[in-house]
Amino acid sequence: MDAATDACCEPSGQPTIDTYEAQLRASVFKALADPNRLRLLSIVKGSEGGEACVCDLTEPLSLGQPTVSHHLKILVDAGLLHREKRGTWAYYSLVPGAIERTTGLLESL
Amino acid sequence: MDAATDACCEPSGQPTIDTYEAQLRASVFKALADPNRLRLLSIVKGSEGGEACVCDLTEPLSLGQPTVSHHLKILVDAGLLHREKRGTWAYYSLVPGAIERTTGLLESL
DNA sequence: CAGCTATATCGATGGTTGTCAATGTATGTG
DNA sequence: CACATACATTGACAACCATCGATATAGCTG
Repeated sequence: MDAATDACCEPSGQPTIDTYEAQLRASVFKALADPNRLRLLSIVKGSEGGEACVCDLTEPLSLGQPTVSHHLKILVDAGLLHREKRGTWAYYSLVPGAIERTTGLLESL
Repeated sequence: MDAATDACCEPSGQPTIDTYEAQLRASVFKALADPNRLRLLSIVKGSEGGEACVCDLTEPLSLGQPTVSHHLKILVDAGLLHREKRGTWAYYSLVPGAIERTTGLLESL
């Protein structure tokens, strides 16, 4: 055993994220890892009353309605958007505190 | 034109992210959208001196060396990690302010 | 120079994902 | 009931991605 190998591998000084926590956090960032989904969040956030229905969202994204519904479902499953059905329409809005909770996932790495 | 269609589509009250900005931001979140890369960031952040070489990282992740190098390259390209070659080893460290800059990408949606 | 070590790159492969067309479901309207 | 509208779901397909084995590169050591 020479000095070269010893110089490399030292024990870490701080606790790190375990595998399970990493999977949980990655699933949220996976929902954010698509430009169209980021635009969806942005448009919903900027809409009147803080909510928007699917018909508001298909045109600015230049995407088909099934694709937009698919992206919205991913954002809902990630806990970022809230879905409320009123009559024929489905209104999507930001989950309160979701953005702050997500930034916490980064700062506490 | 009846009232039902009017009730749906109203103009947005706030400016939103354009397509280009969405792509830029999504590329950063794409780098974060993998559990092993999150653990890499966590381990590097928690290492002595704030830096770690590849040989420190392959074992805790249970991944092959080429795979770890691949993930590290993605994190460097995203502007999250800094790479410094010293002798035979490559030392990776967090780019100062990178985490804060990334949380800003979310808060300013 | 020969050999070893740490790291990067390449090629292949199985799995995931974004998108669309088609269809299903539910709600409102005549 | 028949029809239209808003949205969700399904199936298919091309593009992308995480991983590995093999190989290449670069620095150190004898």
